[in-house]
Amino acid sequence: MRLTTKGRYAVTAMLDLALHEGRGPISLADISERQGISLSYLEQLFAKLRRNDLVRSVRGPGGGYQLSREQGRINVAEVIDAVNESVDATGCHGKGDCQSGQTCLTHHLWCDLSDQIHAFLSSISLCDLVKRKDVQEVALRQDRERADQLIMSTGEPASAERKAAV
Amino acid sequence: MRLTTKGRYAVTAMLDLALHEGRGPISLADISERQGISLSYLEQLFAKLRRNDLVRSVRGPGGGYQLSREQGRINVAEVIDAVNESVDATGCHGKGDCQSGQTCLTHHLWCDLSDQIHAFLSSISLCDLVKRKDVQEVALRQDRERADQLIMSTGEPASAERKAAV
DNA sequence: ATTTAACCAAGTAAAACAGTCAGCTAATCG
DNA sequence: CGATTAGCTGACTGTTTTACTTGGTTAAAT
Ligand code: FES
Ligand code: FES
Repeated sequence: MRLTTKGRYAVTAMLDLALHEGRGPISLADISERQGISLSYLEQLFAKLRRNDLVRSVRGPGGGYQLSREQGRINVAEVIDAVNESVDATGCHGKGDCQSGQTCLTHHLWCDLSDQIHAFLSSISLCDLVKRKDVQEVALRQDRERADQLIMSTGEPASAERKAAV
Repeated sequence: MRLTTKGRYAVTAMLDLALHEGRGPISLADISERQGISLSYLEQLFAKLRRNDLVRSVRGPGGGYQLSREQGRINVAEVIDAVNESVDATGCHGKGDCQSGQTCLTHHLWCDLSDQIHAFLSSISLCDLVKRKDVQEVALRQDRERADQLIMSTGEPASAERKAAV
């Protein structure tokens, strides 16, 4: 089992999609800036998310990605599963044969742990996360920062002063 | 977070130690044979386990390792912690600064997950595992196989016939 | 003195991670 | 039409980790 930035990025990106849902597709460039994830890396992750029917894509200008299902029907476990192999803690993928074909001493423990983790992560939907206060606070900060970035990039003189003040 | 054979080996080896406790120290060679883990790799893992005060070593002939505490006072989480870095699912080690110094969108989710996993694994002691029926069955099989190996290695002629019969 | 088994340092092949780079295709807009 | 946007794809790269192996040294028992 492994949970690295790969799985964390995937969930973060999906949550970003959920938070900004409603006004058409979201481009990966937007997610990249807001969440601080490399654009090319996001493309790789979204290829997998798309293959697993978690998102739909729209090409061309104004295009981007949308959730393929409603937020309440996408849970964290399946997002991680889509990019990682799985949230499986066993070394035998549940088969009970990791010690040269036979069950190892700790097989049942890892099965229990896997069940535990899977139950926890699959009980949390994107909708649940969107409703959380801590998530909303971070999202608000990110949106504010993104707005500032856009003002600066369009060459607004006031933005330089605002930055100096900080 | 990662849970690979490293952590699994460590727990398996500690459980082997717990199962065969009572008749003096257990050599790594014994554990290696019973659990099918490379001896040199075990040495590396036990160096860490010893540094974390989970085992005591006895050198010389008849030497080996013993649990440094009673079985009920050693839990699975600390064994994994000793060889791995930790069972931490966050990218910031709980600090909340993985997005260039600021809290990322999913930080709290990974904190919750970490708590969940830690609570589960730290609630299970070696003593609990030893008592489990599935563990006892595997241990019985392994001890039987080990006995057969010893008979064969001492050149008992009957062992060849026994193997042929299987 | 020899054997046993812990202890230690270094190296290694293979895999995974976290990207980058270069180029392609589909849709929109002026 | 052509330029731009943004999704899509494949290959490639540096770094880290994994799961070992090799080759020793040291302490204790026989
Ligand atoms: S983890 Fe399933 S048999 Fe070892
Ligand atoms: S995981 Fe803690 S801030 Fe991102």
